Amino acid sequence: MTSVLWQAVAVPPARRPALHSSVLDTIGRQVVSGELPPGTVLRIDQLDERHGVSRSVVREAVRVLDSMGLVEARKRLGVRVLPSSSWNVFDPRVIRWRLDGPGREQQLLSLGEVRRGIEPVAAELAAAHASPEQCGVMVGAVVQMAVHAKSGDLEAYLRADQLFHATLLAASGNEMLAALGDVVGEVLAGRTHHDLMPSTPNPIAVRLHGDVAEAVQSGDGGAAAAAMQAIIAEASDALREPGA
Amino acid sequence: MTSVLWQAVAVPPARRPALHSSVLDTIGRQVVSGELPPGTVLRIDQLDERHGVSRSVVREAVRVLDSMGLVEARKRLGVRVLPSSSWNVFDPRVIRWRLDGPGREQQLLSLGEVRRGIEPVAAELAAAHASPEQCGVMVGAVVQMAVHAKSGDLEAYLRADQLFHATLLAASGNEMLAALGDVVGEVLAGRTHHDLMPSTPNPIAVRLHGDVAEAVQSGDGGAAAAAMQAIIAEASDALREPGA
DNA sequence: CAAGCAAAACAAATCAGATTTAATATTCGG
DNA sequence: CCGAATATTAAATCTGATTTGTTTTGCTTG
Repeated sequence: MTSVLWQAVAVPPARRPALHSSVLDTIGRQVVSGELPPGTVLRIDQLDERHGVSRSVVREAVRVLDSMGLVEARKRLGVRVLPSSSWNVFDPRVIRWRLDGPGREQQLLSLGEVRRGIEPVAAELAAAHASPEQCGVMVGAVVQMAVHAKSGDLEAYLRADQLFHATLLAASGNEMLAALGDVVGEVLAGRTHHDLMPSTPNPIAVRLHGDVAEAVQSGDGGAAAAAMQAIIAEASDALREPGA
Repeated sequence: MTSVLWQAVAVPPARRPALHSSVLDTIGRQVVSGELPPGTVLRIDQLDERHGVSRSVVREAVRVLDSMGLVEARKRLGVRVLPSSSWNVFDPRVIRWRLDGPGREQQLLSLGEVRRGIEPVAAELAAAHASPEQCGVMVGAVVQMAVHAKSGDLEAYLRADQLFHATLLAASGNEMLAALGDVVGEVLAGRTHHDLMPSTPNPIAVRLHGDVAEAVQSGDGGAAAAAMQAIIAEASDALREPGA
């Protein structure tokens, strides 16, 4: 899982993360968090001073923010912060910034709804396109889920769950669905960490994952989609009855 | 419909489209089309010369391409073109470039699969969130579809169809689904223009759109989702039997 | 000859200053 | 009061210099 979602946060071996990307990250978070509300106008030379860098660095950061729909640079005016309606809400960095800010709940909700539509289709497609290796990974992930469900290791259970879903999306053979592997992983993590989640994963959920893997392996798209739909329905139920 | 998809192509009142965005567009298309295959290395000063602009302009364009995952700038090496597996495939410009290039078929297929998952969920959500105005727009669009289906004006039919689906996605209240309004419109246009499409739209399709609008208006999410699913199934059938 | 280390070379990254351009505000003439 | 000419503003572009991180080269040493 080459987690693009973490590119701005990850800290490889003490490697300094380029000035421009640090400025980009700072301003981006300010916009997404609402600290810089829509309509706010910034000036380039005001920004270099505040960040202690040269104009070209700020300029490139602003350019990227512009390309993400977060700001708009107009002559004579300055750099204007845009309302969320014009953001590229599928940009991995925008998603990351939203998840890290006050909009986290809303972002998880939106992602969950997208996931609800996307995953059954992905399961159906995977039944037609999954490679033996991918099937193996998915079956292995289900085994891990079963093991950690019994041992009560929620973190390990989550990792296996994420691996299962990311592999399934990749196996769909659709690059757009595959690109959503990371965000679906975020949804799963969000449920485990933040929201109410049974301290012991539901054994039925594990069985349903096995059903998906089996259906995919045998090439039965309809069954794969149905089982995936059941997984999602089970998850909604689990949220409603946290004590179960 | 604020068509972000067209931002690089649209030509407002003779307004020169900024040097940097022209360079961005040119290089972006070359990468996406495969004219610049993955692994190709470019040098900044080679690019200024080729495009007749200054380094700063090229630099900013490269930064944006980098942020889209199309290229990667490394010291000592240059600017390396990345494989499609690292592209931000949900970026509106990447989608547009793919639609305009040799990957058009593949892009339409992928978008169609995404749409298949997304729209039933959007219909269900719209039943809970749609405003009276949005319901009015959708009903009006259905009327237009019926009119133009009989008159045989495929272009006008397409426009009403696009309006219907974009409004539905917006009415879902989910900003990520709403952001897909443009690309769903592209899928519809792609079917009308390129692929095989009955010269007279199927009356059943129009009725199903009416069913969706009605279900949304009455707040019946399940019925809305089912009707939308039927629309998509009908569309697949229409593709398989073009003569009907 | 092989391994390890220092130096050179390379291209991007950053900085700094000047000039150009487009949009807005202001002023002036009617 | 209105429209055209003008001034102003800040981004856009250009240019050259400097810095930094990587890679290769070449030298030294065992």
